[in-house]
Amino acid sequence: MEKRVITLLDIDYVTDNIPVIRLFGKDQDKKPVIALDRSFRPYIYAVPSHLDPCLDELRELGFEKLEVVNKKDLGRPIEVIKIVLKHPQEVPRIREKVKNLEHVQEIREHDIPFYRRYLIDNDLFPMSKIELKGHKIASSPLVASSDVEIIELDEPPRTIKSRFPELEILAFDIEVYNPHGMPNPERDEIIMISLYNGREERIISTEGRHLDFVELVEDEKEILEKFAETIKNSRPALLVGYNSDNFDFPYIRKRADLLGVKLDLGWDGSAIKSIRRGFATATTIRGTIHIDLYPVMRRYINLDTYTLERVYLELFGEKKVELPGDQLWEYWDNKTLRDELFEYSLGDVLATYKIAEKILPLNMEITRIVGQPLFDMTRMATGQQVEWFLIRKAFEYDELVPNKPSPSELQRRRTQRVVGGYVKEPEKGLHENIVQFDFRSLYPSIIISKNISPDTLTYDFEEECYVAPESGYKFKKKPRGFVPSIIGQILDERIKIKNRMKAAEDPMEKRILDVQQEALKRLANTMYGVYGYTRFRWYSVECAEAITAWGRKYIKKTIKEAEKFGFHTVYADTDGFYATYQKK
DNA sequence: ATCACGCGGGG
DNA sequence: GTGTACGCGTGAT
Repeated sequence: MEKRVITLLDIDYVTDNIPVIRLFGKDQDKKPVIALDRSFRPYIYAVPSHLDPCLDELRELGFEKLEVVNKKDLGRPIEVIKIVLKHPQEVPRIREKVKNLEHVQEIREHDIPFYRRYLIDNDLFPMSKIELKGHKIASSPLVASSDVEIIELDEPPRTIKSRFPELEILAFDIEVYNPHGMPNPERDEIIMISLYNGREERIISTEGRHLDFVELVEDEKEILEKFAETIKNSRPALLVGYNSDNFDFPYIRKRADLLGVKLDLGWDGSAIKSIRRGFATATTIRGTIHIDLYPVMRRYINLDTYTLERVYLELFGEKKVELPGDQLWEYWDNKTLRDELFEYSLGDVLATYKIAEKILPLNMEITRIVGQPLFDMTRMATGQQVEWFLIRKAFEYDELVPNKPSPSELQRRRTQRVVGGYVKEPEKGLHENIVQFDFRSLYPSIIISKNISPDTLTYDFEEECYVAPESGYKFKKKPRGFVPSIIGQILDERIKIKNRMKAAEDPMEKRILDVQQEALKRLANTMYGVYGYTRFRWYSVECAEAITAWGRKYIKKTIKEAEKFGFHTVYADTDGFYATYQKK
């Protein structure tokens, strides 16, 4: 048996009679490692209406392992039956059977993807270091590539407290010959693929032999082969594109298909795969984390358009070389213009790299807090990120995770409207000597101080409660609610990090801590909004309503108080206001 | 007023 | 894949 430490990058499972979890990571020397864990099994919970008859019913179905466990359901103690199954793929079938049993009230935690369950139950965090205990094997039918080290685990890994991992980014961008408007991969060929890894810029193309950054090849097929070779040789931790989920990768795939090029870029030798995620498609490369910066930027900043050019300008205040997209083919055909096309492509890949370098640290921190893969985190709405964070916390607190809303419940929720923050329309005119007031983390503070949580909401008369303005919703003072205690943890942790940041002398250390506190701040601030997010498992219109009502009360009260001192409010919104001061 | 539809980014 | 996830503006009805 040997011990190894890797940075956990990616995770999935495959089937070898039983489900086998595969952990993809890199060791200290940046060498790729795949660890196999055969010990984990899926499970769901059944909430019995009557315990013993329910157990009998379940035993009749022939489950190998049934276990009565004590959990909490929104704070209330509850006995549930844990049903351990053989394979994740039997869950959908089994859960229908179990759900319809006479003595089963409902089933819970039946829709948690297997790899996510594994990360949560074993307290593992992607983008963190983990210690592997197992033995190296020469080859495995579950890994069809020869350059990656394979380890059979003897037990699940454990997380090691570690510094932020070093970024190892490869950015890429393709250009296409498109004389008929928007490119069509059935017809229009790829003319170049640009790559940048922070040190070396490279364009794989059939032209441009006089340019030192061009790697000249014979034809399009060879462009794709060289691209595949580059990725397989370096096995980068992060491969980054801009709109690459919807454009570059589907295009590359189609062209590779037509030309007979194998895109077996996965560490296990698997082909790249497009996975449908509702309305969107994402491309996965097993092991390497493919990140499309477009959806990341949409969540990160608020702009009216999210072109690479616009985003780059916003982040760096610099213009990027732009060419008219519908005329790129003319730049390719015209020898005197062609170099401009190469420069443009290089500009795009450099911009992509720089954006990644700037905003990925935050996403990596969020990954390290939420504990789900970076690939998923960069494609999740913030409400979903919070939800997965809470699902992990629920496991820690022995809380049963609420089910996702049914379609009818979703529809009902959509009709509910929550009144927002107080807004005083700005007074017209130019105001001088403006004073700004604002609350620090108003909503998170209200959630904590008023203990606002679905598990503290009560309609009983005798309990000691905080009573919300307007609606009169009541929240028990004790015990501390699930969500308030977690926001409390986040804010406490943030204060600790801020203090360490102040004490830190190394500027690198300071930067890392700053990103960590920023991630925690974002998470805390999102917590309020999710109560009103219709798909949220802990959705509560009452909580959302109460938070904004208290918010309105406090801002109005503060404005009134300020006016007593001679301030005149010219504009207010939610958690702050601007005022002029009349006296000297 | 209600609903179906299509768009975003990419070349 | 323990699936099948946005949110908004527009034009037609």
